[in-house]
Amino acid sequence: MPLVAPTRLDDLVQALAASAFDATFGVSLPAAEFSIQKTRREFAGDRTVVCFPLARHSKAAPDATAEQLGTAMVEAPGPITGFNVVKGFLNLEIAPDYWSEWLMGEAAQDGYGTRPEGTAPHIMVEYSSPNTNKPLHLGHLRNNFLGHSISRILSARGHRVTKVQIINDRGIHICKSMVAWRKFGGGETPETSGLKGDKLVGKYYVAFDQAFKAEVKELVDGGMPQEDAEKQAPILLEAQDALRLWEQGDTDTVNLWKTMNGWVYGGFDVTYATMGVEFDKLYYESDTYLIGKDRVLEGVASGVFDQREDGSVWVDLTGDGLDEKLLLRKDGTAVYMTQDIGTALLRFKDFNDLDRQVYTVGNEQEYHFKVLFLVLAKLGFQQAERCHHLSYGMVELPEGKMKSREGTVVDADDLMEEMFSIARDIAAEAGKLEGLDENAQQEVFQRVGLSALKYFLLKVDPKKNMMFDPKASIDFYGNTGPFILFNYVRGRSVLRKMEAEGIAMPTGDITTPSPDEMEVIGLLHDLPDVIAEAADTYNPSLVANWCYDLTKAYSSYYQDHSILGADDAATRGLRLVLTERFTRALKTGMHLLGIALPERM
RNA sequence: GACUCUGUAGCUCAACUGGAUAGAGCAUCUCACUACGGAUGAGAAGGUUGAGGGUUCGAAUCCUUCCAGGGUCGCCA
Repeated sequence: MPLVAPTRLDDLVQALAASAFDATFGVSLPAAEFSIQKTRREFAGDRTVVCFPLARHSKAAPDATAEQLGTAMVEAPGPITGFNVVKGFLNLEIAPDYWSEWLMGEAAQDGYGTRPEGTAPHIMVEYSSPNTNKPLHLGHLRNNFLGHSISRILSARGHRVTKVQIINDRGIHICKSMVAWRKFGGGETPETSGLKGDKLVGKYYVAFDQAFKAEVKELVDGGMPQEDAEKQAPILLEAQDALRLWEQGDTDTVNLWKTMNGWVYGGFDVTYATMGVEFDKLYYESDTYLIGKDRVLEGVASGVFDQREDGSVWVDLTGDGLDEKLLLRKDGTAVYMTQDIGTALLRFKDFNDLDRQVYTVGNEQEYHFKVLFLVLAKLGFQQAERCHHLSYGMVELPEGKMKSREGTVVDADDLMEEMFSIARDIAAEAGKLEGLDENAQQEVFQRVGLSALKYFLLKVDPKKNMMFDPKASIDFYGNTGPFILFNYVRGRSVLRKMEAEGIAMPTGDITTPSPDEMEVIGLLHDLPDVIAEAADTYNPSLVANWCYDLTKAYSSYYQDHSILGADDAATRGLRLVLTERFTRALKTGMHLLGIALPERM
């Protein structure tokens, strides 16, 4: 590793504990045996060693063990200046100098908490991956924000990250929109209708469904069983016909397909830009769905997969605790799995240094990805064991699930617009944006509104289902994105005033921190560990919660202490440094969530 | 039915991976400030962590049996 991270306090304390324990009790234990944690607020000290597990090795009671270990650790060279023991917990006091030096050292570095990109292996992150027959909704927002955020988190851990999506651009769903548009559209386009392209195509998807239902009803009324009617409705047959023509490369069909997908991409681009997410490379199912087929057939030849008498191809995963899984239909056509195998192959070919792929896809597909990774391993991809399905739960509405047919979907564009509009109203009331031109104001509304939405969706553990109540709407007060933004803006405002008054940011003399300041400093100090854990567990909510905890601590501190009005220069210096480190670390954390911070709001 | 995830305050969510008295926000009540930016801060109240049993110094967390909910289970993507 070319880049050596500075020794973290917990590692240092752990090492000190291990050597002190050895010196005191004559037992050499690995450093990892010593459990170090932050001392709880209600006790004196900064770090705590849990001594219960050590008693076995010291052959003394936990309290006595803690006493002796504490004494030895204070005597040893290092930053530990005192200790107290409470019921087997050894609370260590760290020299206040340690913290002021840390504030002026590690915490002052550019990119504190992050590693330079390219110092860790190349990872591909897939997210969004929409169908092209309808607009993006609330569920897509969770998906996009998660994928985008984990990309940035991995990149902050030094990984080179390539962000991609697979666009589900072929299949019966888009053919339905095409058929309906041809029948009922009258040549309507996004330009003539004034509708966003994805909204227009979505409209015809709905129109198809209505026409289909009407036809089914008519057939049933004429005496046909429901099941048969649903298979024989003329408009459905038309859509299936369109799919066949598409696969045969029929010019008219392919051209219409290209046109309508083009409309959708135009609409999606607008939505992605508003969301503030982007991609490095796009993959299209229409390009990849045949690739997997060849590899599967090769697999048959080499005996990895089995072909049955009817011609269908299967993989036997019973040895891995799963079932047998279909890879090719008996007519030789590809299934979903075949296509995902093809896409994965293509990606490993496009980027030969790829260490793994991360798929941001809903938790209903957990089984699918388990199978996919096993199949990739069987095909000889060592990367397979590091591939990860970033699985997330549904966003539920109070009435239950979102159902497009029942009109209970929350549209992504509409929701974002609503957030912006709320931000505008609140800002108008606060009146802090006077003097900014309309564009600059709009930029602020967007950042504030988007922060509310992103933070709301990212602060929850991805694997959990979460509740979204459109009536209660998303809050702008309390544990929210705008609260975090507000404190950032306030801190920045103080720093601007500092400059305006000609006060220099201290480079040396600052007082040692008080317990109030230690609340903030302790959280600042956690940042690298938080990023590491978020990356290891693919969990942006850890970063979101850290941002909030830090902000709350600073906000509380801010309330009780005047920064520029401090009694003496050294105290003011510490407070200014604290404010500067706070705004910068917070900016880093929020960036990892894909949230951009305004300077005013 | 099998597998899997979830269940924490009225509601929405945390809990440093087995640690000390389970914490925040919203809602309710009370209070504070010459506002360095009040989209604020402090406090009160609110809990048998779905239920029972087990493991041990110690359990929301691990094991187990139930209960409730979500998801998946060979030719949709």
